[in-house]
Amino acid sequence: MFDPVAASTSFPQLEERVIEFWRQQGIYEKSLDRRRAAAAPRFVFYEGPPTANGLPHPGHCLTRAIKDLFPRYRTMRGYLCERKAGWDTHGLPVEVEVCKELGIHSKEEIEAFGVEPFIHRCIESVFRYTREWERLTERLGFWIRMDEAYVTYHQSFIESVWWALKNLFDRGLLYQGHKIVWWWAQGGTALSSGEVGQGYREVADPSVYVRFPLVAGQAVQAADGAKLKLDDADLLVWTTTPWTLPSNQFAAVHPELEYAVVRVEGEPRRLVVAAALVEQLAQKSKRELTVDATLPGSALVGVRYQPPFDYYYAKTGDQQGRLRAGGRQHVAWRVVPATFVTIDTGTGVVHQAPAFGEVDFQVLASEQARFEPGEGPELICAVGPDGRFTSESPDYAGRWVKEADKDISRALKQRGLLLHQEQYLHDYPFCWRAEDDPLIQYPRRSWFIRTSNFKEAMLANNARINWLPEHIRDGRFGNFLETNVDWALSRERYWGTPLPIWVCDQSGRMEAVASYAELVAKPGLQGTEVWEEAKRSQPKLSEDLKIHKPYIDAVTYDSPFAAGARMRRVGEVIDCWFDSGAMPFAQWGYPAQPRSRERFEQQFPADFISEAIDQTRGWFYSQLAISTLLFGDGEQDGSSSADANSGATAGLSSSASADAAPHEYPHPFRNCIVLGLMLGEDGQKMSKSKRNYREPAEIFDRYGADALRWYFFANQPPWTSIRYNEASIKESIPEFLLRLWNVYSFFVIYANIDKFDPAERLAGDVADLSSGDLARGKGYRPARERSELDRWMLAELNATAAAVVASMDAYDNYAACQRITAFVDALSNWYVRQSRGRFWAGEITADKLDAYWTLYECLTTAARLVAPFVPFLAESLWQNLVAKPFGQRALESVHLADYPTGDVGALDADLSRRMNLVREIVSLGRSARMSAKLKVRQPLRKVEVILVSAADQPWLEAHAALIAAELNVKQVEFTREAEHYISYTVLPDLKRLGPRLGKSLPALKQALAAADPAALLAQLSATGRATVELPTGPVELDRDDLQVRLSAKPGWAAADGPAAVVVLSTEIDESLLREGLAREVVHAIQTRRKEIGCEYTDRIRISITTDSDELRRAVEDFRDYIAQETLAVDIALRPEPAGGATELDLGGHRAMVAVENVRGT
RNA sequence: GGGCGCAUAGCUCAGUUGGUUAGAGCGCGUCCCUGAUAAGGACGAGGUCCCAAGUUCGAAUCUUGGUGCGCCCA
Repeated sequence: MFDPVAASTSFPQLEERVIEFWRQQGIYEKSLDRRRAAAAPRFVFYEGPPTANGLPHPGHCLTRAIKDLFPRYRTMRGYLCERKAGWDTHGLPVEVEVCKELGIHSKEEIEAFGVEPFIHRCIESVFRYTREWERLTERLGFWIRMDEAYVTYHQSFIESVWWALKNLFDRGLLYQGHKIVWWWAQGGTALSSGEVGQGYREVADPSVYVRFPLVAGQAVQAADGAKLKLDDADLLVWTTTPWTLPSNQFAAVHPELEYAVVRVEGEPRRLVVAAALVEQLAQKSKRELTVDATLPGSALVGVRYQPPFDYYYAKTGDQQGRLRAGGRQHVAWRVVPATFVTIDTGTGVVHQAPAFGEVDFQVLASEQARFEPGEGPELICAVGPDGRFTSESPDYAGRWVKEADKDISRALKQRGLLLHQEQYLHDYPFCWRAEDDPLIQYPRRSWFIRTSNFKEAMLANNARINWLPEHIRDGRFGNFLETNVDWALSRERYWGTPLPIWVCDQSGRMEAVASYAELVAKPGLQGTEVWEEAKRSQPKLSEDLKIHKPYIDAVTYDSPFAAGARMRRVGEVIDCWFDSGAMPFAQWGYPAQPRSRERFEQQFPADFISEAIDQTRGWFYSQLAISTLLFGDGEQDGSSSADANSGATAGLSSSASADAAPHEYPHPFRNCIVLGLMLGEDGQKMSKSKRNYREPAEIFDRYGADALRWYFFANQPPWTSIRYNEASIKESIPEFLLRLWNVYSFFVIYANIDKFDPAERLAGDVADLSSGDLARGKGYRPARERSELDRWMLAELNATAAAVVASMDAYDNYAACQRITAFVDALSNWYVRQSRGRFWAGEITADKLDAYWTLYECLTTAARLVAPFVPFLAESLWQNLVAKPFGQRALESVHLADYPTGDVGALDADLSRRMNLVREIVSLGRSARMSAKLKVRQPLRKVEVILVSAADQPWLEAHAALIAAELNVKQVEFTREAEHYISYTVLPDLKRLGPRLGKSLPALKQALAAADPAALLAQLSATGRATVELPTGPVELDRDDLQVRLSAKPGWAAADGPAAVVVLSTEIDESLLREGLAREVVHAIQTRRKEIGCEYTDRIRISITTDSDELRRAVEDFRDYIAQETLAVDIALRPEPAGGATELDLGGHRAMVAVENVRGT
């Protein structure tokens, strides 16, 4: 016996019980053990570590649901898929959270508070929300080992990162250079892009048009080929930051734009500007400008000019360097090509001060790369970190840059270099904590990883990754790789992995350290006592803090580079994206931890990862970059390094990669589902402050995790960005979960009534109850001996499994869910519906057993099929249908089972097609009834079915009874010659004929429309061909070239579809009318049965009193039918109403009806 | 400002290499079933496939431009 199934189930409660079962029985571990025991191939999954620095919202549920789905699926498919959780714990967000708590903002305030207590608060803060995340993870059914999670602040993890960094350092791939950052000069700190983004305001800045006189004696080639002397010409340069002009190094033009040399009315010197801007410039400056000559921007490249300030020019203006390509060139103050130059505004000639703009800095970097090492331009910067001019620009020394703008403009005007000046409105960032302070872009010393040397390798690696959706590869991600610049690794912050580089305080030489053990083994070690004391006074401090700031900073040792010198750590921590990108090996503490090499090699690369699209430049990139650099097969000769005098002194092997042999691409991940972003119900980004989403915990309590999961998996491909839609979550219950549940409940009700017990009928172990196991069952007949309906259902089951497997192997959960939905619909709305009578039949016949075995097989297989998608529902079914009756003889959980893949031998395409045809005909019949206003309870004499294709007619004729029953008609007739009902239309098969006929296709359409369809069809059926005359000549068409469409002629109760027309006979005679009435009676009695609380099997006694002869006749004629349908032991027609009779309307006839339950008697 | 993506029924979303009448669910309307029953089912109405131009015999689908939205980056 199965446990009775409650009609209305609370899925959330059921899920809680399933979670408890999994937890107590260790099902997840067992699912792995089972694969381990079978030495199964691995399916490798990496968890992208969430930052547990905030509460999870529904968007996180999507990520975690997808991350669960495919590992579960692959496990059932026979792979060993270990899932190790991870937490991303370092970085600015944590610091910000702590600062909020402390009510402080700036680095100064942190220092004043004390780095040590600050770090203690950081580590406490990290796990503030982990419990919530863990709860959500378990409640959602995301199976992942959380008790062995990797944590980015753990010593073992950090040492892995150190190992990687040392590897890069020793290979000369980690160097010091400059990075242009948004700098808060007053606070002395760089701001993250997030912080900068918060502070944009519209302000008016001076906009100046400045002359840069060209060095005399230069000539270029004009557009017409003539030689053009430029002795009397100035570049006209535009900028909105006059204070950067003293630090000018280049002027940029677009090589493909047209430039003009223009004469200014009444002035001796000409101007060089973009040709397209001449007119605009004339208007602005209110001067008459005449174009003397035009030339392409490329012709200007290399032309030298005098910058407006000569602080640097005076010293190095004539300096030249050797070019890599041969020859020599002046290092600075010349025109360079740049494609970012536009003619939207300004002059088309752009002032370049590489110290104060990231784009400008890249120009400098690529210029440096053109020169032999050490001979190119140096970065010049006339401004100090405090935002004031240094003594290098004596005229303005000590002045705050923004204040100097006016004086600079004035000076330029006095010297005749200022052509025009105006105010310019634009958005400019201010400090979010001191809103009067404008930010400036400013160069900071920073550590870089030379990723740009690996651009081609990363692209090659990327090309092999299976991205879903595909466009990520060559779109967003590929483009990002194409424009790769060296990874700015260091952060001047506190809570992060310390950069493991120690520098000699005398020679400045450096070395990297790969582990704490390596560090403490250094000669002359000092400073470890700082940690030891802290630990003594606060014994609860995590050991992992030992290698964090500030403790690690205190550790120094004897320099191997200079006698008596000390090695001290550089102050920086690293970008926390490097942490997470290192997780493929750092999660095992590779290579320092015992057994880590083995673990790493087993679990690299990942077969599957998934995160949302915002990780493109985050985790997706950091993983790919680190993996390519460490485990790829090599770098190329370098494009640029940002700084020629790099700090990489070790200069060891420059081409060797990590100690392991290069891995074949792709790595570290092979398949990646890039999830779309989930928006709130209002179409806005989900945000805590807007409260535009529901807390996940509440979703689980209301609808359950399966409902949420099914909503994610079955409503759209996962990369679509979707709007959170609570109604859709709710809908997945009746739409899918409950529908399957009802079939299950139906089965259990009848199986219990009939004592159909599979465990009794099946001896021995049944494993996961595949059809092979079932075949041993008592009373189990092979499908070929069962009724057609059973064969059909089993064929659908196997076809569904095969299709689902194909989709899931291609990571297409959406298509898989559609197939599953269609299957459950067929099971519920066709198979069970058609089989009701068989289950209700009194005797246990072979046919009835077939029905049980079929439905049982469908349900148990469906449980396995849906298990990765809705693991809770699947488990509930399995527990009652399999685990309960079979006990130890079956698998204790559906999640230990193998995934059904579909038995090819069970497929039957003809049967599937034909059954669909039946369903279509029935649907057309209902439609026709609808339009004729003939309710289904009223029996009709016959329907006529006219098929478009005769191929399936014999089969359909044999199944006329099915159609008759569904449509409540006495007879189904298949009519061939039906011209009086229908008209034919003959249409060309465009897909076939399009390529053949091309332009004459419209003519063919016309000809077919004009032709007599009957004649055409006659010709076709006689000879198999038909000829149509077109203006261009005759065209011969065969059967496949033409499609016949039927449509019902008006005036008939008929409906037409693509495959058939169904025509109803609408005449209703006496006996049909009475039969209809009898069905009305049954309907009414059934309602009464329910009202008086009858059990399914209770017998009743009926008495009816009515004045209607018609009704009495109907009851008499159909007494047996009524009794059978309603389980009546007696039907009395009485002159007087019996006690408890109620007045009913039976098909328009009034009657007093009494129904008495005779259960007890 | 740049890159990438999205725009289809009232709502949430599908739409396979271009092909004839563009689909699903919800909602709405009409009805059916009542031994799966606090469910279930059928049928129907509802669409300038964002706009414009182009390619093509034929465009929701391909190209270009525009508009709106989102993400990432400036």
